[in-house]
Amino acid sequence: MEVYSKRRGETARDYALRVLKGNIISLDLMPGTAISENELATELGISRTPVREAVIELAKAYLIEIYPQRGSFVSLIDPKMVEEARFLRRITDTAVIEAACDEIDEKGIAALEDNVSLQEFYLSKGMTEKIFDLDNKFHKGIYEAVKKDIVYEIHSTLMIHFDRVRTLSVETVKDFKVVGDHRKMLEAIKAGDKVTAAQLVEKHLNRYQIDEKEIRSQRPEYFKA
Amino acid sequence: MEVYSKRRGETARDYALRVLKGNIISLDLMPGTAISENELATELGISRTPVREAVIELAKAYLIEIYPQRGSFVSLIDPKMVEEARFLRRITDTAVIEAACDEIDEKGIAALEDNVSLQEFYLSKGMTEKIFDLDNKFHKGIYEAVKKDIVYEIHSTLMIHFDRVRTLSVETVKDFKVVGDHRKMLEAIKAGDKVTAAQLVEKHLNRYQIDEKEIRSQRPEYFKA
DNA sequence: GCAGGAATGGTAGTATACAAGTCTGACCAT
DNA sequence: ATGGTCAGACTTGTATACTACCATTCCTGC
Repeated sequence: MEVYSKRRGETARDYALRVLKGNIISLDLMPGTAISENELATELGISRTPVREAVIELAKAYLIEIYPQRGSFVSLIDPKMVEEARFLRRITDTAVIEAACDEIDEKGIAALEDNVSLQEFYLSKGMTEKIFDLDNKFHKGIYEAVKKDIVYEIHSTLMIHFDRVRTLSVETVKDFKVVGDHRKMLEAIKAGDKVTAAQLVEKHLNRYQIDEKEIRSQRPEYFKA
Repeated sequence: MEVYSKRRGETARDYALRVLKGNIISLDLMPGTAISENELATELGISRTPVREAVIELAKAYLIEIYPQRGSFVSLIDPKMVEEARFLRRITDTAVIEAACDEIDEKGIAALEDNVSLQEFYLSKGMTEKIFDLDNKFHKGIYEAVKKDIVYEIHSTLMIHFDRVRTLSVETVKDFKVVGDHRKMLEAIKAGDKVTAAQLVEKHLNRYQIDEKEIRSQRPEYFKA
């Protein structure tokens, strides 16, 4: 596991949470790995209490499974969870992008424009490792533009189920059509074209569904059933 | 605050969580009330640790606001939060009821039928206090029928923002048109009529929007801005 | 009477100690 | 060789102690 350094002013709990989330998404903590609260506390140089609080939060999002008196483990990739996350993401992304077509302002457009341009830049330079973060921020930007930032926040932890598949996806498929998707979405928003925007969301999310089957055959030990 | 008794086998943390949630929904813990972790621990006969874990979970859902070294307070009713919760509920309820129109099975229909019949019974007998729980279970039943129970679970804590307004609504408005709504929804699902089903969801949720303005004028001290 | 500062009591955040259950492996009896 | 059992080293759950910080209050000095 990769241990980041603690930021100034960051509480011990937020620190533990940041490290856990990051390593689960990146698969440095592979699905199925045992998580020892004591061991993790020692590694991070903090006590068990804040570590435990972070573990509980991730367990609430089904990213860690806690078996009392036995142990805690990073959840295996559960196709049902991924499917529910994808379902949720599809319907909220669709509703939000449609709202954006109606009510986005200049500032919101400018923020998205900057983001997509940067993605295109990194893609052209082959610095594809930068794109993952920008991808998330692009979608977050749409939510913020229509004042639904709490909805994004509430869903973000759950979407890690999705992110893990995406991590495997970029590892194995090396497919960056997503950048083109983002550009088209932005153009649809600017044009106020709800129908096209909604279709793009659908298509965008389907990319990962296709990948999943391929990944599953390559890494069956990461999957639940 | 009403202190329920601890169930056998229930962990101290779940116990604290159940008591807090229940009292926040029922408004026995009024918006703005100070929550002392120490005091609550004493009242429940458990230690601060599980109480604190419960408080943190509710803070994640914006139901409690924690000010470090100063205190924790039950959140005031925030119109933006209520609006985001309503938005989320509208789009997910709509998507789920449309899915139910296509894929619900006999067992799912039977469960909903039992629920609605019971609502109608209690309504006819004037036992309206029973309806609140049945209302929740009706909607949960639809999610389960289309295998989206995690989505329901993830949203349930956030929907307490909504539930508080509903609690005030039944206190002040005494309007049980919702039972009729549920009957109509069920009939639409049985008929596989997506368009009608979606319209009913919209209408159903709008009831609370109308109430909110009335409630707000009666209890301004519960509201944020 | 009033302004300022120190003492006081309270809070959440963190650390540590203890309780209760589970698994493993050694060891002994059959 | 096999099966049972018991000790010990884990685990999470809970309790308690301590720390740093904030707000109020009350006393002091003017």
